[in-house]
Amino acid sequence: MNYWLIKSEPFKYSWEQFKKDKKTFWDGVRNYAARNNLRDMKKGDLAFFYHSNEGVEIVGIAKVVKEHYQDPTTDETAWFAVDFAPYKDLKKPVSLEAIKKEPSLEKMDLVRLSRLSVGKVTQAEFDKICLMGETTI
DNA sequence: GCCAACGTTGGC
DNA sequence: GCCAACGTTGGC
Repeated sequence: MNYWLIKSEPFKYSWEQFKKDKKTFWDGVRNYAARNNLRDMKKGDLAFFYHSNEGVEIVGIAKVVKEHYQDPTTDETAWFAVDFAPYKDLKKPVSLEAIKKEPSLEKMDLVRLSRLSVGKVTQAEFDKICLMGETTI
């Protein structure tokens, strides 16, 4: 089991919309580091859903329901899409500010590589954020 | 709206 | 294969 973090601007695609849709596919990634993370996701893996620009906080947890396949928005075979379903709301959203204040989380991809749209999350980081979000899996 | 960080591109 | 220029992302 691996853990991830996916970013979305709520303006484009929010957690609320995601819950309504019940399922979405993550496409349009055009960055090799993010692409590699998509490629490494396995069915059943969990990913934090992060709102960038507005909110700037982790609002929920999504689950990988379909592993990577050819990104339907391009003919280039280099790019992948992954399907997610909503898994759980965070009882309390965890803000970037709170994450930055927490020494055990300062090495997160989210903090170090702020521009990366799909980042890795370690087991320890995952547990810690669930705790901060008052959410149990 | 500004700016820092970083990835990508292209000239040499 | 280096590196400057440029574009994009995202926090503030």
